[in-house]
Order: sequence, then structure tokens, then C-alpha cells
Amino acid sequence: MTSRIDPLTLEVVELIGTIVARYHEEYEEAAAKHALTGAQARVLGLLSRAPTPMRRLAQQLKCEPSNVTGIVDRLEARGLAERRLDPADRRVKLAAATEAGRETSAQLRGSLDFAREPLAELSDEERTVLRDLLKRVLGDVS
Amino acid sequence: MTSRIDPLTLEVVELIGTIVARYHEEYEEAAAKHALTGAQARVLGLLSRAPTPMRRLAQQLKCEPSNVTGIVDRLEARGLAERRLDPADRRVKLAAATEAGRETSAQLRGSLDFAREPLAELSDEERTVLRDLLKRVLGDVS
DNA sequence: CCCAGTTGCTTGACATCCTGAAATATCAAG
DNA sequence: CTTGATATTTCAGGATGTCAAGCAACTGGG
Repeated sequence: MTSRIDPLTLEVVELIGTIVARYHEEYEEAAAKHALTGAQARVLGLLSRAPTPMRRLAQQLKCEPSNVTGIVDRLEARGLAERRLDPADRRVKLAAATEAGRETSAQLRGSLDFAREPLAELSDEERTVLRDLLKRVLGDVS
Repeated sequence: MTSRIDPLTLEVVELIGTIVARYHEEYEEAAAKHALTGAQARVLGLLSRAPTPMRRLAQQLKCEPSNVTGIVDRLEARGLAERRLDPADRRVKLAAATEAGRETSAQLRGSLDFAREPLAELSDEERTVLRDLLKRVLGDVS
């Protein structure tokens, strides 16, 4: 059962696991620097792109809508987000980042050093190879 | 500020973000199939390798020891883990997986299809290249 | 040996995240 | 207008996480 996967694949999976762990660690750490939790940072990141209905946020976060209520509440309480009414459908509330929210989100993106440092090890050519391999692993047919 | 990273690097980072998201999703899903949360599955995975002091678990999970108490409590309540005394140091409690816990953990590992399916797309040679690139990104000098 | 300080674990209080069910308001279709 | 579906919120409850306080046991200097 356990030995059906070849050692090479197993090694790659383990490496990916390590990357996942480190990515998370850095993300939470960067969020904490702005006194945000991971969930709050994720929502703020989405909102800084475009105002979004609560329901859609829940879909993007893969969680229940009732959960999003609390997260947006906390962002709103800190002046990073606000709720607007959708003129086209009065049931809908559009969560949107405030100016302060957009700024915080931009700073957060900038401090996510996971991007630059480790990948700087690779040449352009290697980065291209890595990109293509990752794309295929993800089943990107484009 | 935002444009200091070249597009290629940005693309790779985005791909890694996608992998992280998918990995997490599959992991939680697989854990849920055994009525485990992600944290419980992670701890059980560690314990199925070797009995571990609570303190060490906290270090591996990067959280406070007081948090581990509750997680192991829940695993213990379900017969998947147990606490043993360390004969060498009576302060220490060694958390260990029971037979049932080891079995559950093995099933869980087996159902983590993230390993096989996507990587099957690649040839052995490509997997080797991917492994080496990932190792370098992670700063593995070995 | 003994005492002081350190270490390992647990407990309690508290915030956050998350789910599921029920309530409210609005839309949309017959 | 009535019926059913949709968007959001509220509430109850569980899990995860932090921090401070407490207890038990180790350790080293006198």
C-alpha cells in the first residue's frame, strides 16, 4: 500500500509539503506585522482588488458565508474595509477595502519576501523551466 | 515598489500560491474523511513516526505548548493517541500514536492523492529536474 | 543535601475561525 | 400577490491559537 509511490515522487511531494509550510509561515508572519490574522489578510487582499459581495468572498475562501460576516466585521471595525449596498440588488452587501485597507494590503504584498529571496537563486532559464513544470503539475493546459 | 519583481518571478510565485492552496484543500479534505481536523491530522502524522514530547510537538507545529495539550487530548479521547511517561524525565509526557492511530494515519497518507495524480504528468527526468529546482529554492545545499 | 532557578506540561480566560440552523429582507416567477 | 429562492446576519457550539499562572520535576551552586 504505502510503497506504491516511487521514492522520487515521494521526495517531490515532501518538498512541496515543505514549501507549503514555509509559505504559510511567512504569510502569517507578514500578516501579523500588520496586526492581521491570515484570514483577515486574505480577505483584505481580495477586497483590495475589487469590492465583492459577501457570498462571493465565501466562495473564494471556500467557507460558509456566515463566517465571512465576522471577518469583514473585524476589518470594518479597524477601518480597513466597509460595506456598501449594491444598487442592483438590495439583498447584496458589497465588501470593499477603504483607502487605509488598500494601503495596508499593498504593504503586506510588498513584505512577502517569499517571492524574491528564494527564487533569486535561480537563473531566468531555470525559473522558466520551474514555471512550466509547475504549470503542468497544476494541470494548466494553456 | 510593486514593479520591482520581474513578471516571470511573479508568475512562479503565483503558481506556488496556487499549489499551496490546492495542497491545503486536499489535505483538509482527506483529514475530514477520517473525521480529523487539519491540526489533528498533522499531529497524528508526527506521532505515527515516533513518540514525541509535547514540547517538541509544539516546536514542530510552531505554536504554544498549551495548544498542543488540547489537540492531543482530542486524539486521546478518540483512542488514536496516548500519553506515556518518559522514564528519563518525569516532567515529560510522550505523546504516541496507538495502533488505531497509526492505521488511520497510514490511510490518510494513502488518500493524499496530491502525490500521484498531478506528478504522474511528468516523466522521471522531469520529476528529477523539479526536485532539484525545488531543493534549491528551499535553500537545500545538500 | 538544599535551595533557587529553570524546564515541561496543564489549566483558565479570551480572541479568532469555522460550521450549521434559524431569522430577516429582498428578489423573481407564476 | 403568493411562493420559493437568494443574500446576509445572528446564534450556538466546537477547534485552534495566544498568554499568564500554576504545579511538578530537574539542575546546579553553595
